[in-house]
Amino acid sequence: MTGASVEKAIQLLKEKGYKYTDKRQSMIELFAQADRYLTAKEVQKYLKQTYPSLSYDTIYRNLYSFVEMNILEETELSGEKMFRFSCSLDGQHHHHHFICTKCGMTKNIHMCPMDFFKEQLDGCEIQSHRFEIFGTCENCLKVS
Amino acid sequence: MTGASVEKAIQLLKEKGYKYTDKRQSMIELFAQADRYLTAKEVQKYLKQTYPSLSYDTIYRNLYSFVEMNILEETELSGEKMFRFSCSLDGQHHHHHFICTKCGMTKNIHMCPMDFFKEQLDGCEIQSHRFEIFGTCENCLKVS
DNA sequence: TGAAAATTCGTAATGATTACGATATAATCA
DNA sequence: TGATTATATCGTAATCATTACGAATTTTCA
Ligand SMILES: [Mn+2]
Ligand SMILES: [Mn+2]
Ligand SMILES: [Zn+2]
Ligand SMILES: [Zn+2]
Repeated sequence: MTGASVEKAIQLLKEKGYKYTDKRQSMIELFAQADRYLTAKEVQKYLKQTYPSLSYDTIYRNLYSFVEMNILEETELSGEKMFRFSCSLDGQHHHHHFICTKCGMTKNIHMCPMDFFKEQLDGCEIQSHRFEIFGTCENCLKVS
Repeated sequence: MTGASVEKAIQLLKEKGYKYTDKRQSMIELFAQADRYLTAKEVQKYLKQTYPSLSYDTIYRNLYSFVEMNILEETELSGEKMFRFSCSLDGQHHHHHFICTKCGMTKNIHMCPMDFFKEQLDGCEIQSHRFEIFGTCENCLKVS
């Protein structure tokens, strides 16, 4: 993840009138550096080192704000919400992901299934779609 | 949902050595009749009428057993697990769903995105995939 | 009908997420 | 820079879906 996208994230924060706090900075840097899906717990485990009194309220509120303003994207896996740095901040256009269920690492899928059927859903109002492939990545395969 | 698929579900139960209890019968009938995604809470709300002392332990244990033996299929929406009668019991081949976020009703999508990219994931081991379209169905659009 | 195994009940524990009043901090401007 | 004010964070409790488990019940099969 490039430094440019961290800049873009910070710019977004300020544009929308959010305050630029040290916790928010750290969260953005964490996601930019990790470049994979993280749970709220992983975020708190990591930031607890720097901010021992960090509250879950702060973590969740910021995670959701970040999703709101498109700094993060969100998914849900076995009952837990997971977040990653938004690919669109990197200038990439709409795509989907292979997600490693062991480490959260992703690979881009350059194909959106929404481009196909269209006519099959007359009368319904489409709000969103989800396409994800789950498995084990190369690295995790080696380790196990 | 046909009566034939209820029969198939019961047959599956017995084949696998599960006991055929009145709660299991009622759950299967409920899903066959509803023909849409239901939460554990909806299941218990409905069955509570017949079995006032029905336990969540029973509901979840049976839901998971049913998924295991392919009587039900499962998805996850805004932090809640949801279950529906398995389309494959009806003899339909692999497909995906449009899901109405208001009522849980589904429409079949006759297209699997896995048929396309293939070569994009060298080295990874694919375990599963998820493709779902969310929105509001015709009926719920009328009502609102 | 009776014994063995599986199932259910009643209830408590867990774990992620959400909520909220009190306190602290960032941004703005005199 | 110092005061002001809106926003953010902390500390902690509440909520809610899900899971767990010992005791009691029911199904199955001989
Ligand atoms: Mn991507
Ligand atoms: Mn279907
Ligand atoms: Zn898409
Ligand atoms: Zn598919």
